Amino acid sequence: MSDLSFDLHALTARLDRSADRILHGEFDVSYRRFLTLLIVGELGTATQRALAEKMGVSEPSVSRMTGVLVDTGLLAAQADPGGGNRRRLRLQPPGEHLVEQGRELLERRFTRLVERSGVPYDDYARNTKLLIAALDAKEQQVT
Amino acid sequence: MSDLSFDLHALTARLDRSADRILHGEFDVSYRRFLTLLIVGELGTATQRALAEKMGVSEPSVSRMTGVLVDTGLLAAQADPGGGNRRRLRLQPPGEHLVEQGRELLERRFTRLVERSGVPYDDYARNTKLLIAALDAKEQQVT
DNA sequence: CCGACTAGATTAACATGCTAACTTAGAATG
DNA sequence: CATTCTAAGTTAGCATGTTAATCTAGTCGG
Repeated sequence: MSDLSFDLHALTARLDRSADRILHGEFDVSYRRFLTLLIVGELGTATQRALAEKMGVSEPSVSRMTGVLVDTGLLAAQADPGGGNRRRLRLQPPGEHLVEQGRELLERRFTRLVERSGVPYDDYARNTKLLIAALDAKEQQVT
Repeated sequence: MSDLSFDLHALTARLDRSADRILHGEFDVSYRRFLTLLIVGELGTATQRALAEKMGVSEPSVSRMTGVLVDTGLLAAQADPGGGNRRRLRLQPPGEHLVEQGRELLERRFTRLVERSGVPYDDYARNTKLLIAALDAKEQQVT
């Protein structure tokens, strides 16, 4: 037993730390904050609930996270004109720049890492998705 | 770009949550506490520093974690007879049982998950290790 | 024998995850 | 119109991760 689940943990923990160091060094922002902004950018205008769903994180987490991002001026949150108790999230210009530059930097580094490792990217990526799908299917079944 | 690094995150986060649910349900213990005990078991008698190194976690984390595990009677920590400011960690009988039973349960479930997913275990495990190695090599180089 | 060094552990303060419980803004219904 | 339902968000309190600073137990050189 090569303890795959432990190694997966180790791998993502290290990827996190690596991304965190890079982002802190270059842009003085944490990986989780960066990722939040990146996903808001991808969603266009998002509610916090949608953001939580997409990030796979609880709504209170998103609530606190968006709070600090609004405070730092990277993100805007306004009452949704569509009504209801919703907040519409949108990147502010500094947030857009951050996402653009950070994404490029991280993708470049990550691509180089995978190349150096000799792991076949597409293969590994496909298997990762398969595992996620199997896990999701199981959860549904349990529920 | 299939966003492998994001998917890896998603996968481990879900694996965590799944393991956490199982362990809480069966043994009323969190995954991180269980994992700490498991590794103490593997190390035999370990210092906290060795445990932190093995788990890939900071020493203060281990200090707090061992504190609660000692409080719950799963773990014993005594001054190392070898001298120095060391604490020798050892599983208590309830901790040993927990590790034994929890490991079996989790391994069985995880193996079934991988089978269901259709992912070739050895292949994926090897690639995971390759990525970790590449990441470690890079860190050394940067340092 | 005493002051300084080393290794290991702890404390303080913070970031971010979670669940449970509560609040808020509109919508729906009598 | 007032009551009540629903969806979305927030608050409170905890678990666990981090770094920086401090404490502690032996060791070693003068």
